[in-house]
This record gives sequence, structure tokens and C-alpha cells, in this order.
Amino acid sequence: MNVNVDLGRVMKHQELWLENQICHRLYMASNSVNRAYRPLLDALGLTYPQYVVMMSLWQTDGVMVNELQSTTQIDNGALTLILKKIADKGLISLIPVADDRRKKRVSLTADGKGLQEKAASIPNAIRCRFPSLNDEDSTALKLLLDKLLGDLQGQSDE
Amino acid sequence: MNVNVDLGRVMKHQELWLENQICHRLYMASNSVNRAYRPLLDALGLTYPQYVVMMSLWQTDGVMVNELQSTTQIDNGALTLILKKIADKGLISLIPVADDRRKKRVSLTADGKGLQEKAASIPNAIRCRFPSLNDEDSTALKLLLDKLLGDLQGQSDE
DNA sequence: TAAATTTACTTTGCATGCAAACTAAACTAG
DNA sequence: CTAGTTTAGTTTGCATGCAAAGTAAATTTA
Repeated sequence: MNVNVDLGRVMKHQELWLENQICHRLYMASNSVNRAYRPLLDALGLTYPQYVVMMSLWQTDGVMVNELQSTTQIDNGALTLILKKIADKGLISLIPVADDRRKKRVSLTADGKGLQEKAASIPNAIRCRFPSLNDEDSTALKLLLDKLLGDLQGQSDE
Repeated sequence: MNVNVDLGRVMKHQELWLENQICHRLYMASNSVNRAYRPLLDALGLTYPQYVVMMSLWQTDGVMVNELQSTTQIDNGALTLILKKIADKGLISLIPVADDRRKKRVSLTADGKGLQEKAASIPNAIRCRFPSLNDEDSTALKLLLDKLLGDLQGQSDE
């Protein structure tokens, strides 16, 4: 008695069923998480990608755009606009490097540094939205996502 | 000897570090997966969300738009455009329901049904991109993502 | 050292994702 | 039966994500 024929469906192409796919779950999870962040980030005047950039800078300030790109994995084209926007908000300054005038250094302003205190409560607020995931689950999930990311990163380079 | 101070960073706000976050991994994973699908889906003339809609219809044809929305989790506004586009490609027909003229039934055309054969190889091609994830890992990852999705779904309704 | 190439972004065109406003049809209360 | 409400989709404005073309500066070649 296979559950897959309960509704009289043909047993063909089960790999194409949404319930069987990791990728569709990732798609839904990423969007759901983004929606969960929105109300919290609205209070800071940031979008999620902008928040990711700020987090990266709070951790390591004064980096080149391409370093920020590889850390955050945000698309280059999008990153240009995102940096322009958070620069307009006065959170960062974009300074061309004297050595190599193609490069730009991204540095936090005082306001940008100060925003970290306001953001400090967000990670915990988000974690509380996943009551079903205990610490062990979280660790396991990170590990599995790292495996997946490792696979996908390596391949494009070869 | 804590690895977190290896580079002399202050031990403050570690929750804000990207490496410690599930959400940033989900963001990167979802985008990476989307990029992995692109060359495969280009051959079918579909984008990933369009492919998700087609998969849902291959599994259950002739549903209302709102059923398709809850199955695929694609945004309503986006879904309207996506349905218009795959209808323009001749893969589906959108027929207003006689009972309730607000509703529309989404039905596969012969071409739409035929496309399933061409798509049949995609799930396996994608799975091959994750050599590090064995079957056990895949099952575990699905389970963890389902937990996370369950948490996020329930909350917005309350 | 002049041409070819590479590097570090920027810009452009298209396709979502999302919240919010909007429309039309069906439903409920009085 | 009519006003108010809910439901099913659509439209709109803004912010990415992505591939591809474009730019300017640095590097390598010949």
C-alpha cells in the first residue's frame, strides 16, 4: 500500500514531485526567512541583502568591494546598487583606493557602526521564530547547507 | 583557546557573524541552486519559478490559481505574471470557472504535458551536483527544512 | 612600449519577490 | 433586497538576482 498511489496518481516521474525535492524547500525557506526578517529590518531601514552587507562590515570593516562580494555572495551588479543605497543612508563611505584606482574601500561611518547595537537583538528574535529547531538541529542544518554550498561552489570553477 | 579570537576580533555580537547564521546559508544555497538550474531550464525555455509551476501541474492538473499558490508558495502577484508567460508559451490554458467567475482553472495543454518528458532528467542532473550529500543527508536536510518551514508557516497565521 | 588581456567594478534588460492598493464577484447581515 | 465584507486575482512600485555587455585601470605579452 504505497502512499504515492493513494490518489490514483501514476507512479511516474516521482523525482519531479515538489514534496520530494530539496531545492523547492530551499526556495520556500529562503523566501520565508526573508519575509520573517522584513518587519525587524524595517525598523533599521534595511533590506535583508543590505543587512548582510552591514553584518559583514561589522565583522570586518574597510574591505574592498570584491572581498565583500565573496563574503556575502551577493551578486556583483546588485552589490553596486546596495552599496550606493547604504552609502546614501550615511552608513558607509566608498573610497577609491590610491594604489589601484579600480578598487574601492568600503568603510563604516559612525552611524554605520552605531547601527550594530540596534541590530544586536535581531539574530535572537529570528531564532525564536524556529522553536522546532533545537541547537543540535541548527548545527546539523548548518553542516548540511555547508556541504551543499561546498559542492555548488567548487563546480563552477572547474 | 577560542577560534573566535584567532584574528584578534572582539568577542562581541557573535550572533551577527555571517558564519554563525543559518539564514545567510539559506540565502546563499537558494541562489546557488537557482543558478545551477538555469542552464538546464534554459533548454526548456523556463525559469525556476515557472518550472515549479509546471512540476506542480504535472503532479496535479486542472487546479485553481490559489491552490497552485499554496502548493508552490510563489507570491500571488508574481504567479499572475508567471501563469501569463507560460500560457503565452502554449504550455497551459487559463479558463475562468463557470461556477465562480473570480476563479480560474489552470490546465496543461498537450505541449505542457509533453514537456514533462524533457524535464524528466533534470532532478537527477541536479542531484549529481551535490556529490557530498548522500541519501541520508538528503533525507535529514529535507526534514530540517520542513521543521523550519513548519515554524514559519504557522506563525504568520496566528 | 604598444597591443592584448585581465581585473574591478558598473550598467542594462529581464524575471521574480513582496507589500499594498485595486477590481470584480460572491457572500453575509440586517 | 442592499450595504458591508470576504474572496480570488491583478496591478503597481520598489529591491534584488542574474547574465551579459560596457568601462577604466592595471598587468602581461610580444
